[in-house]
Amino acid sequence: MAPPVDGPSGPVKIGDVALAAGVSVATVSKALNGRWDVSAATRDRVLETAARLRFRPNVLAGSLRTGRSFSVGLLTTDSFGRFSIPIMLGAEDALGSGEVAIIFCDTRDDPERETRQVQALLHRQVDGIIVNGRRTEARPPLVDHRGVPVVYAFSPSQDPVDCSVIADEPNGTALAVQHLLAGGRTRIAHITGPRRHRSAAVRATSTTACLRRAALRIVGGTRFGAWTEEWGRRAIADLLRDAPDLDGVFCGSDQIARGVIDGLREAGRSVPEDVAVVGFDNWEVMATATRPPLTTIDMNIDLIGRIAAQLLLGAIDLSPTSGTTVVPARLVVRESA
Amino acid sequence: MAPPVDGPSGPVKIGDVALAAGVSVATVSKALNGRWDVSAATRDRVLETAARLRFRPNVLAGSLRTGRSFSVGLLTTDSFGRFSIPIMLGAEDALGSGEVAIIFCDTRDDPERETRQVQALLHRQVDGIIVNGRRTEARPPLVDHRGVPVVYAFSPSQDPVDCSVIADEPNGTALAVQHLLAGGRTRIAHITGPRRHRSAAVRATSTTACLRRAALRIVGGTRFGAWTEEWGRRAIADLLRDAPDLDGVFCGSDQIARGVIDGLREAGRSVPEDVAVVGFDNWEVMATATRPPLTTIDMNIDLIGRIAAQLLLGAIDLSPTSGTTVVPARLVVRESA
DNA sequence: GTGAAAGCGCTAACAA
DNA sequence: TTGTTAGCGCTTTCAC
Repeated sequence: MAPPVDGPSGPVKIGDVALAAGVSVATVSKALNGRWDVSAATRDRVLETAARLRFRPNVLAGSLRTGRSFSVGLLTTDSFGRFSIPIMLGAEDALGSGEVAIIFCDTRDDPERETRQVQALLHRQVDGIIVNGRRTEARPPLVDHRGVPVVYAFSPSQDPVDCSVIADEPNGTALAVQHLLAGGRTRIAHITGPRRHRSAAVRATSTTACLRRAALRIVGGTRFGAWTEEWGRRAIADLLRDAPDLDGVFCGSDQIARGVIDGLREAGRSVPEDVAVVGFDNWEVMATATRPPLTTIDMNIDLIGRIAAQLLLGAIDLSPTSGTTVVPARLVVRESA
Repeated sequence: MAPPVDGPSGPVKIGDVALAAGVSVATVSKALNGRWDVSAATRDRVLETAARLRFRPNVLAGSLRTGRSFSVGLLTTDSFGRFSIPIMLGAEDALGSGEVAIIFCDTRDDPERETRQVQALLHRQVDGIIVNGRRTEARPPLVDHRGVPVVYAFSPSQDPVDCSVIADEPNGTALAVQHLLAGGRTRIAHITGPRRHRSAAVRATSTTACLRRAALRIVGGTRFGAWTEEWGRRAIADLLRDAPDLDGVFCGSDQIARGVIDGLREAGRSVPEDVAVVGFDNWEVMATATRPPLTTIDMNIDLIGRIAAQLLLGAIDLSPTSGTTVVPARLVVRESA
């Protein structure tokens, strides 16, 4: 393979500028980097020449010198993009949108592939790695990352000493339940995902705790199932039979909430008049398509990405952070509650 | 900032291996790269030493030498991920999952930001750039990319000479309509997005053409509107009034199709018995949540990404491709038609 | 105030 | 078969 050409003789380098400006490469370098030990006249001439020749410094050369590549890897298991995209956008902002490059790697949930990708990133001398997954379960830490700083975003590391940034699910749950309570609801049900999913378990526990503080309990008990609309419909149908007087439902996900809302409508209950519904995720496409639009919890995933990137920059800068940072959620009020 | 450390004295380099193996750096290089001019004994010793020291070649050094960075930029306007993620996954495969790094850049739909990001990618000596958008409208070509190969994926370049890889929407439309016809439907409606969107216009035109070949016309005429469920519901309600005998609907998107299916159910028509419905996009989360699950068209976006990456590699390798490559769509049969 | 030279890690001529 | 050397583009002492 040949390098891409840029003109008659390839990309213009510092030597070309030096030649054209009639000075040495050292002087050009100084002028370009705004050092004091160049005369104003020379500096101006060099700058003007560089601009005219459209000179672009070769980042790679600097990287070789300094050992810093100004790039970080984003390693994700979320090939769907629901979580990895917001993380990436948040990180991109924190990394100065281009100053530090983000190298995207999808592990396809394959540990071997993940290991290979980590190695490839290390070969490339990335300055750091952000690890992301689509579940809130803690994941095994990266092995063999050779001292390169790592921050876990959304999916924390199993090692509590590692730097992880996660969503505050209890806080999100509290916001949801308090919103229902503030709306005067007292017979609140909870429909959520599989019992074995940490997210479902955590949100259920928090729901129970919040309600207990108001001297209430989950009407009909937590309904564990799947993260699907279909489950939402089935569960609400069951609940309406078991507890026909319920007036609020907190759902473990927006998809479940959508099923619940459809189920309620089909059962002749109006939302939010008869029953208020709150979801979880603020998955726009879902939350705005429900009838009525869904009040839900946003985990601020882009903020998680931004903070992860900031902590990573800190660690690269020799101020490593240890332990877990918890990012608060926020309530997004629409019309369902 | 300091480089990340790797051991007592930083990352192990080729010189360390040479020292430990008692040979010169050149010999190590040769052994590592499997050249013939090293004795088997030396080669084995070097390899063993390198492994023991866990030596990793510094990609940056090679890049500086060869002028190739083994990285490509992925510039996208799709901050939602619907299109950029499949493109990225396809490209990742074609690029040897790690061999060639993908640097992700989101333009946030801001042309100035885009320009800055292109410049940043060029500073980094990327070997090529993949440009992606979320619309099928042709977009202005990248300015000032300095001879670095560019491939447009999904959103083609306005310059027909540029290398673009796009979805075959007429073909997708034909698959959908033919599927409806093959199912014995003859009174077929078409509900789609805004008239000014190229996708909507193209799909509508193709639908008309396909039906004409069967001596049919679009029942009720094409209904242009929005890419939303709400529009799907409203449009089907109108159509059922204007053309109560319709027996098939081809929708311009899965979201519209979902609205249509909901509308039909609420109007007491069963899908697919009374009315068959076909969508467009194969957006899994949408297509599998409809009742019944949606038969739809998949534009093979990951394949577009893969082909774009292959063409880019070709161009980097001095075999540039000019013009537009059209990637066929495929029909995904579920239960709605 | 300016420039010559060394060096970042690696490979490819060329010499031994 | 092995080693010496130069050089990729840039910055940075250190002389001048």
